[in-house]
Amino acid sequence: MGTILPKFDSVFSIDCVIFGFDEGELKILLIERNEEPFKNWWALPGYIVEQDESIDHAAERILYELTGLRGIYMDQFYTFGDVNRHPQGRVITVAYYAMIRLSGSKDLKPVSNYASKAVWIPVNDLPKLAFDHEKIFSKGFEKIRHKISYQPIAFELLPEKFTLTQLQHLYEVILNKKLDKRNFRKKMLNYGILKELDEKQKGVSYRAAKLYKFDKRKYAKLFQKEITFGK
Amino acid sequence: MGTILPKFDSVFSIDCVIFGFDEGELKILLIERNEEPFKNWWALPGYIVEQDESIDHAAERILYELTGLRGIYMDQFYTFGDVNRHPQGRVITVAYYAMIRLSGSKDLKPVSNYASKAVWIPVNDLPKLAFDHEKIFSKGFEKIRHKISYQPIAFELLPEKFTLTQLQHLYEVILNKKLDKRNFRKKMLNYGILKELDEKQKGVSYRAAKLYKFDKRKYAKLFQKEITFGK
DNA sequence: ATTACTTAGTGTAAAAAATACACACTATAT
DNA sequence: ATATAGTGTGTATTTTTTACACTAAGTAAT
Repeated sequence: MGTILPKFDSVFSIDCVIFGFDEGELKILLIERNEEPFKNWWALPGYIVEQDESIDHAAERILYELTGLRGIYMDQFYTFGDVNRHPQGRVITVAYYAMIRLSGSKDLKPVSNYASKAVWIPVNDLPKLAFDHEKIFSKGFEKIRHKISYQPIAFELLPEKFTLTQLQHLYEVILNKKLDKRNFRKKMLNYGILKELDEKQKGVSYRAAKLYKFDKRKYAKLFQKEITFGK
Repeated sequence: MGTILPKFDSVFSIDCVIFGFDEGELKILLIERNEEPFKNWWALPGYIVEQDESIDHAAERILYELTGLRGIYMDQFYTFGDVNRHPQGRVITVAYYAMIRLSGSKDLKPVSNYASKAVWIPVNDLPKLAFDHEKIFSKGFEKIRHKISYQPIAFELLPEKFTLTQLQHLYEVILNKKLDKRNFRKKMLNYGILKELDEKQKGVSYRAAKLYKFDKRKYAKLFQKEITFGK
């Protein structure tokens, strides 16, 4: 940071905690910054909000530029506004989390070059982050951990068709605790928001499991039937 | 709004949904604006964030200027950033809720004069509000309704010493549903976060009820023992 | 002192939900 | 044919939630 940097006044920015579930691990997308300040540091994807775009739109745009994906599940979770959180001026940042289906494919197509690279990193293995991004990540992680216990957001991270074991693993990883297989299945199937398919897992060297889909319609009908998990 | 107004660039502001519980009703504090835009409209208390103060600080300051109170329970809940939410320019507002013990006294001492008046109004009887403040209020109300079911925030609205019936009424008002008296008491006392006092209600023309206090210590010990109410 | 009034305070039984727990089945690979 | 690895299933126990109604205590009026 040896160079002299321009000062600026108030700016809004967006930072995103983008979750993905891959190879049994919960990961987030980090970028390596190629600009001062914090050049070469890892950071959450984020950028300035334009004059004529809403913050929700800015969040979607940033996600798109980085992954080439649209229509992703995103939710605003907190706004960070300490005076000195940015060394160059007053930047208040609105944080969003997003959930992406990695589904093995993993082939994101960044549409911008504002970062030298973007990499999926397991949440249990994060490097030091720029600015107050560690704080932002922690709060975001806490939020989804809380939310997963009463809203069906886990499905956003799984492929469209998944096995109950995959679903259980995901819950276990996010809640950071073991769950009982029989009880998990009983409960999950009881909500009536899963649709059993006539299809089985493929390419495994053991008995293939049944595949399920999240049934949005049924869920919408039950509407605010909140889900309870993790106690 | 007939006058021509100055334009400005990006600004952060804070808006507060300040809850109070009085005479069995849940109320919020509204101000009547005495400046354009929306002159003479009712609005949530709010103001611009200064260059050198954090957003949390700004929220506390605004609350202080309006009520003369400090150290009040406040929590940030959402940030509103639509492009045209403010007619004069781009204003992104961070919304907080606060909870105030009205305790009969009700004698707030406004320290500023930025509003022509400030009045407590029952949440079921709100007038039209300026800007997108109705949306902000709704989201804030939704948040405390959700939060009250797993965190002991209700106590912030009651006098230090309260009866179980008062506590139950407050839950009923916020959750907008009747609760069973015996079950409510059983559950509430079971958490072990209430301290029974050697004191009784005074000045009532019927059998006086026992007074209780919220026991912060015990709660802190149980730490994240979350509370469940309203199902 | 009696009475009427109003709210406080209490227990139990039934239903529902959560938990703990273990083994046989099935597909594949060798 | 055998080993391997994960799938899929049921029951008994405990805990939590729900439904429900009367007596006790204090005040006010007569």
